[in-house]
Amino acid sequence: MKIMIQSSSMVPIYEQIVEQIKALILNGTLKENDALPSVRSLSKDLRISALTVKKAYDFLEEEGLTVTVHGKGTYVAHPDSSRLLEEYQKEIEETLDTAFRKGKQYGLSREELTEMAELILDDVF
Amino acid sequence: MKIMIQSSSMVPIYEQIVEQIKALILNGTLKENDALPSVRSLSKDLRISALTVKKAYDFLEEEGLTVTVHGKGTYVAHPDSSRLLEEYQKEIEETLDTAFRKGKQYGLSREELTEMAELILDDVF
Amino acid sequence: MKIMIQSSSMVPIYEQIVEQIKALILNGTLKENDALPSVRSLSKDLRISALTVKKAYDFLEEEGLTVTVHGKGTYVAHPDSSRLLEEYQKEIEETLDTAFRKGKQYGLSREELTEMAELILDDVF
Amino acid sequence: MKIMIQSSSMVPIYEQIVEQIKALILNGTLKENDALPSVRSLSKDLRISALTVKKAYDFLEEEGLTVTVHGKGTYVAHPDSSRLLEEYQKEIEETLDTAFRKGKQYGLSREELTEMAELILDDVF
DNA sequence: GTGGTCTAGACCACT
DNA sequence: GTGGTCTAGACCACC
Repeated sequence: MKIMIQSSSMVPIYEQIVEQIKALILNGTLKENDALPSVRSLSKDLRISALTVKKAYDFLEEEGLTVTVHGKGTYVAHPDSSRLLEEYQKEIEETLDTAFRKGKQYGLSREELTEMAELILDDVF
Repeated sequence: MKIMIQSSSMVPIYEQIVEQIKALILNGTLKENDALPSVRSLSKDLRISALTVKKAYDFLEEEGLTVTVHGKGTYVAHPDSSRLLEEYQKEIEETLDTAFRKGKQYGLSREELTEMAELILDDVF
Repeated sequence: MKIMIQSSSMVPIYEQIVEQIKALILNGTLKENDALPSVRSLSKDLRISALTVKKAYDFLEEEGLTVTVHGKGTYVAHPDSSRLLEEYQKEIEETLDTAFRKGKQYGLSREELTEMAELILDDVF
Repeated sequence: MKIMIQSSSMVPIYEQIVEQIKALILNGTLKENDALPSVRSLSKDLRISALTVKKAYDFLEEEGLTVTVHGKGTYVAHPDSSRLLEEYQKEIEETLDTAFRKGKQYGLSREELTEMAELILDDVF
């Protein structure tokens, strides 16, 4: 579990944890029934409050990504992967949508935005 | 000045104002030396606190987009458009970057992301 | 806001708050757009931690019963009452179901259970 | 001994065991002096910790439903059935009471609640 | 050991 | 003033 926290960031710590575990589940690093690190151990590893970790785990459970068994631990839930992928796709689409709309609002042309997207993709992949 | 606020949104009100005035300046609706509405009148129009409008105007001035003349009002500053465009481009690039990286993290291929971007651009333009 | 907490109870404090505010909204005591007491004031009134109150408010928002506006407060949301009533009906039905099934398991007849229900209703109303 | 455990449930495992053995005694499946399965065999059957089974058996003994003979096993005690029935009746009455009170709190009429109870009884019997 | 709840107080962002 | 986040430590119930 190589989770990285940057407390300087403006995004809350618990959200950073949620995001990273989400990604680990989606890309297959964490598989169904795998155990997540215990609230206490992760909080100790990351040197943050146990409550903060628990809040992140609560979010994951709420979204149906994990199941928590009292006294035992937290485990990756049965994925229902098609539904999940749809959700994440929607999430990314929304981000792209706001970016492009903002670009249009600022007077950028469609061609300019396409080019920007290509350049960024070159950088990411 | 057709500024629209949606208090239900998660983005802070003052930021919504900043964004929209920024766009009006960049796309030429507001030109150099044009007067912005007074803090009081805008706050009355939008039915929000004058302090919130003031905060937005402070931001704009801080970024060099406007100048405030004590006792007179707030005016659009000399654009220095090349620098501004660069800034906004960087802002959009960052948004695209996080979106694409998240997509990659979730296991999407470069081709899938390119296609998504195209579809969204079709929608926006 | 006459909310009563009994810390001796085994049901968590935040859940007690959720239940009571739910009821106040459903029976019309709290109407759309009414403001809930602020997290701090309620926590002070009830002599409990502000975090506990916040947790309760988070639940209410999650269920769509309230909307929270940063820096302003928490308000009763647009009810969509038909959906809500259905949900609460289901909740009560489930409780009755477990009670009656347990009675059957213990060897009670349908008539005995009906009579018990009548007696309790006499007591409640 | 057809005891079924569902770890997904929110009710603790030991309580599920207690409930089911209680019912078996009350409805006569388990009679006075009948032996309960040993802690070890039951824990092996249900694939749970022996400590959990022990906790359930301790509860049963505490309530006077069973007696444990050191080195021999656990046996159904002398029922004292009238007292037991009363207890279970009280338990069910309390569940009904909370259900009906909640219904009243949510604005349901006595008639509506009576009807709900009838429908559920139709379903159970 | 595990998760579940709660506290008292802190700091920050928004209005 | 408001809500949003975080801490360090406590106590409990469950396995």
